[in-house]
Amino acid sequence: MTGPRKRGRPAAGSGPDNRERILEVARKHLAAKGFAGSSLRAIAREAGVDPSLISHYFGGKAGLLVATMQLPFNPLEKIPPVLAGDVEDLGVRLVTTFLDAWDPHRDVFSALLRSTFGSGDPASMPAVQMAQNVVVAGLRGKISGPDADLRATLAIAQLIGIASIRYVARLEPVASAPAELVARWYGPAIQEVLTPSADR
Amino acid sequence: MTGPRKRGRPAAGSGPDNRERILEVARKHLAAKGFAGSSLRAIAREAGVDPSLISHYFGGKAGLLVATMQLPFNPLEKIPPVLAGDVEDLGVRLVTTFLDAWDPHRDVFSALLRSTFGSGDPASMPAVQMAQNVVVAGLRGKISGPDADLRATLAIAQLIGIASIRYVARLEPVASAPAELVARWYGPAIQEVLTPSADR
DNA sequence: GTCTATACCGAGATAGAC
DNA sequence: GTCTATCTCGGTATAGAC
Repeated sequence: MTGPRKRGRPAAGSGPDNRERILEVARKHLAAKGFAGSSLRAIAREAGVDPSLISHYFGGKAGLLVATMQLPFNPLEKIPPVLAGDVEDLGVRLVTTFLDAWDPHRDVFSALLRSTFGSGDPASMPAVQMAQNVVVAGLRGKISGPDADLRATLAIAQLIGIASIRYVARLEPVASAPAELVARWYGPAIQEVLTPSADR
Repeated sequence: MTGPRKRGRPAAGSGPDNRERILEVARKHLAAKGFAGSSLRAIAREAGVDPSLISHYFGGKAGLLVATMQLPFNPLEKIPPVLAGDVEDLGVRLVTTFLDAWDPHRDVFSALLRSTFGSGDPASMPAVQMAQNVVVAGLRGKISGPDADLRATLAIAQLIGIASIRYVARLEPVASAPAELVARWYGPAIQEVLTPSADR
């Protein structure tokens, strides 16, 4: 009851850095509590703004999620170079690139994965569809042998796997191990489904 | 507007198979739309009962989720036999047992995974903690070499991976491929992190 | 014990006043 | 740009009918 509102950061006049502060708080909430677990009202309270302002800016809760996921790079651009290289070490290159790209943005990835898994129709999860259409299609062209498409999809499963453990569940020691160390062990495992070491 | 309520299955007198019907509908909703995406009221409507009845029976939405996850077997009992066998083919045994156990209950697993990932604190996800404490601990005793605990956790990541693709996202062809086929390709990949084929 | 009716509170979306 | 109603929906607790 000391002041009407405004908390934590009254400085900088009345400057409209509200938008950025909202995004900061939202990123934190979404990564920590998932999409469903996060409340517009709670985010607004912590950011020191009115709940409706968020809807005003981003067009609702879903829009806030999208705005939160703005990245300094385009995930899709990372794919072709990885596929271009030698097939022998495609596995390590996949994990390495994946981790290098997402490690600095684990909150974003966590929020994305948790949101797609949290609710809605499995068939229409954007992240998964992207994986299906782009990555699997690209991988299938690179590998040969029986059940190529099955094996390509299994490689995706492995990527979703580390992401779940490293970014969402944050199980140690995987969560804080250096990306290079993880790739050294995990890469060969992915390689095994892409280019099996023995006939089956 | 034909009758006051009661739809789809008016038969069997007024018997109190309501409890079972609620669970059926709930399983379907939870698997298809996740925990947050499912609504008690919608489930009640489809089951032809009053929303409060669900809370009355199961003590709320969370209780309904728990009741939904009753299984004809205890997941923990499956672990020791798998670990007991030969280390050489631990990988295939892991996937095979995992898929054989959960394939008949993919709706349950989907609901469980989606619920734990959907909201709440990552650190306190029961399913993940179970994986951490029981499986990782067991695996670590079986394998040797550097980074044993890291590699054990990576094996868990792989299991979460297929479960996500096969049960939640339901990507083809992994979703409907026979478990035996999946295990044939995926098992060796898990084996690679447990007992690497080369020094690293 | 089984079930319904009602009311309460929090949440997101929207319209409109200042 | 900011804030105040207000609407609707969803989960929950309570009372009480059968």
